[in-house]
Amino acid sequence: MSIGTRDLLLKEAETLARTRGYAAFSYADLAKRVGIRKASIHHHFPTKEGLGVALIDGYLADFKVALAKVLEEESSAKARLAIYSGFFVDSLRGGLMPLCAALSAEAAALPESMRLQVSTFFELHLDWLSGVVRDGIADGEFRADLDVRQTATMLLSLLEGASLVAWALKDTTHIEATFAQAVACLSETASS
Amino acid sequence: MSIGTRDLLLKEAETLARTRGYAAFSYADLAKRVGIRKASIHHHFPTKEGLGVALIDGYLADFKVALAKVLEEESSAKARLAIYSGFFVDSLRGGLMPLCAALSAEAAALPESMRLQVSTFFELHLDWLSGVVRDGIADGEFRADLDVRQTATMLLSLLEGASLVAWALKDTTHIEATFAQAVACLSETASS
DNA sequence: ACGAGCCTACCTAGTGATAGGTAGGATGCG
DNA sequence: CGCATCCTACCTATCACTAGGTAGGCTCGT
Repeated sequence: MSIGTRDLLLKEAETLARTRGYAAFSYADLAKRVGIRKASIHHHFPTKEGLGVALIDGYLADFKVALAKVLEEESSAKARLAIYSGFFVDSLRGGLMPLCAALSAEAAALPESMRLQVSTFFELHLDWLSGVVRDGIADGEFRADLDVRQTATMLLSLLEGASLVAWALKDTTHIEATFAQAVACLSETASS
Repeated sequence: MSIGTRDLLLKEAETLARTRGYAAFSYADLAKRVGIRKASIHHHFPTKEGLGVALIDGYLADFKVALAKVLEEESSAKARLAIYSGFFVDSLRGGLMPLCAALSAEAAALPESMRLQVSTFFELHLDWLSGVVRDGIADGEFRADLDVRQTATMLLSLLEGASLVAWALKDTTHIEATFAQAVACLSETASS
């Protein structure tokens, strides 16, 4: 069985969604990529919405694991954020947008269930980032006057947005430095 | 004539593209909103790609005018950036994503001509922001050690990304503060 | 008379989804 | 064991519907 058709479908659907968006890929596209007939997809995923939901579920679960691992392996806030930004940069270099950036751009046309998951995804990231920032402040790595949640929002927004811009301009060489600049700001002493 | 069907089509197409994305709105949707038949749209815009191009053209032209006006009316870099961020926040409160954020999310499925325009749009903004940052440094408003282009990229990315996240979470109350925090960073003295 | 603007009616090529069938492996039972 | 039954995974063929686009005709202001 090795990989399994279902997983293959999810994997290919993910790359399609992360390059074209959800509305702009079809069961026909997916079937061609995986090498089965269109109707056979319905055996694994009766509806496209179901496929979409499973897609985000997997993406979210993978991220949860990865984020937990970062907390485990790195104790410095700056190092944690560097690895975090690496997730975005790596997949972007592989030609993939962040899934939830792609999806939230067409949120109004998305099934309710998927919209909800996108929110959940962002909340998860904001919570994780908030934790990292909080610890960073406690350790003295970051300035004490930072609003934790606001800083987390800034970091997430910056990475999502930078992915978008870099993707459109086909230039992935400057993201890391851009993000690093923002992180550096967090550790400087306020002038006022 | 008052407004003109063509302009009405462009206006409604814009709101559709900025909520659903380009792929996920149809001539049928557009026709219903404007109150004419589907086929009549083809009189004004023979192809959807043509409509898309005209759409971005108008959006880009409007922004060009608005950005020039900001330079004219405000001389402080911080004030200029505040108004700039206001453009994003205002349209977001009106329920609209930044057009090019929505479009670049589905870039791989976009006609080449539109993809090119999206790049042009981002370049325009980066150039404008670079100018503002440069002036801000020259005036002593911002730190002298800033990389101008990199800072411009950061500001643009932050606003595009923040729009995305705020849109997905349906929470537009914190963007201004988030952006202001980033701008504040630019004027503080470096610790190292 | 002419053309801009809009219409009805239609086209082809898709869309996601369904019906019904086939091949092969697992399971249960006398 | 043999045999029936079920299940998974895929197939072909088709559904109703929508996509963007076309052809040709009506109406109205100039």
